[in-house]
Amino acid sequence: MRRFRGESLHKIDAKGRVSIPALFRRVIQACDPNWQEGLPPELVIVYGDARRPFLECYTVEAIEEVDRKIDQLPRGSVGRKTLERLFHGQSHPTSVDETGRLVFPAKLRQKIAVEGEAYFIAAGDTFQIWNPDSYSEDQAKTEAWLSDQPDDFDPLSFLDGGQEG
Amino acid sequence: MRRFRGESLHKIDAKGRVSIPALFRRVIQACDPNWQEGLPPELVIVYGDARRPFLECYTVEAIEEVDRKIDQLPRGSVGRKTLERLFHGQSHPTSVDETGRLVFPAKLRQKIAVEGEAYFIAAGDTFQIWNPDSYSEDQAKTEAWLSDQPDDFDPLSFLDGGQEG
DNA sequence: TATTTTCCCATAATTTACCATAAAATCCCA
DNA sequence: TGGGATTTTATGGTAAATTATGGGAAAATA
Repeated sequence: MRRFRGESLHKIDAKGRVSIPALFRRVIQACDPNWQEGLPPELVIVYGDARRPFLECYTVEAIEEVDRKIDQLPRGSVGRKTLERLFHGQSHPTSVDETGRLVFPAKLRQKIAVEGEAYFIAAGDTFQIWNPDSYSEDQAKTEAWLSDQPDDFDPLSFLDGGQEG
Repeated sequence: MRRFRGESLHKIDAKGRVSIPALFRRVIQACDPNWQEGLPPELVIVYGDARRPFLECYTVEAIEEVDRKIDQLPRGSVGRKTLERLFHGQSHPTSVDETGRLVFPAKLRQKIAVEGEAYFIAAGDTFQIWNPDSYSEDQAKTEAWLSDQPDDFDPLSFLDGGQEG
């Protein structure tokens, strides 16, 4: 299983340390091609884009795939510059320590306004870290949207050739 | 046999352990491409969608098919975001233990309000877990609907080009 | 040297692994 | 085909491992 799944809430201590959900740790390790016994598994936290109220965490494999795609864009193009800012500049490489935690620098904590607790949620080949309240809000919006749909609406209908963008 | 069939009722013990219907176990195992002697067969419980009063359990194959379809949706689209929440975030990967049980975390038990017993029912390539009472209610509704139909109504009529989706 | 960051140790709570048994289902052969 | 023998299920309990979290000492940085 090289895919994140699940969600959970964790305390952030005074030093900025947070436990990473145990299942996520396995994925992070499995997707770090450089990992070996004794080394800390690595990952990259992308915090860029001020519009997003969460941090997006990439495994080494996932970020390398993004890097490869960026490399293929024409040098100097707007797209390339933007993506380089985002993924190369506004990102924070880090690793999972011996006890399954990572340290959240103050800058990142401010970025998403987390303090005592952080909410982790899987999103396929990445996972996100939210301020628990921001997440609830966002989730409430999603659910409101869902309940605005006809009674028999099934989100699964998105799966098959949804016409949507 | 790659399809669930049947229904049954099982006790949930103090630790949240429940036996999975024996026939379901075979399907779960057969549909886990990573399974081999000695390993526990895996499955994914999707609990997301607050509107549904049951948990939906996917085999590895079934969930991977969903994952593939999600991967094809445009990154950032409403549909993709919704489905990622549902299938990646609001889901619980787990496995069938040596004695044929799985552990039901407290969070999931609350979600569908099950306590001492859980009701299992097949639904094609997934199966559902219900609070026995909620299930009876739902079933009563279905039967009420059926008895409102004309005397000669046969559910099989849905099979052939019913106008419904 | 004051402050921040990293490393190492500690522990309570939770989760998982392992062992046990009674009831039910299936086998199997006279 | 009957019915004891064997296997499979459902369920319970305990031991062992893992997880989440905290605190202090050592190291690095400013």
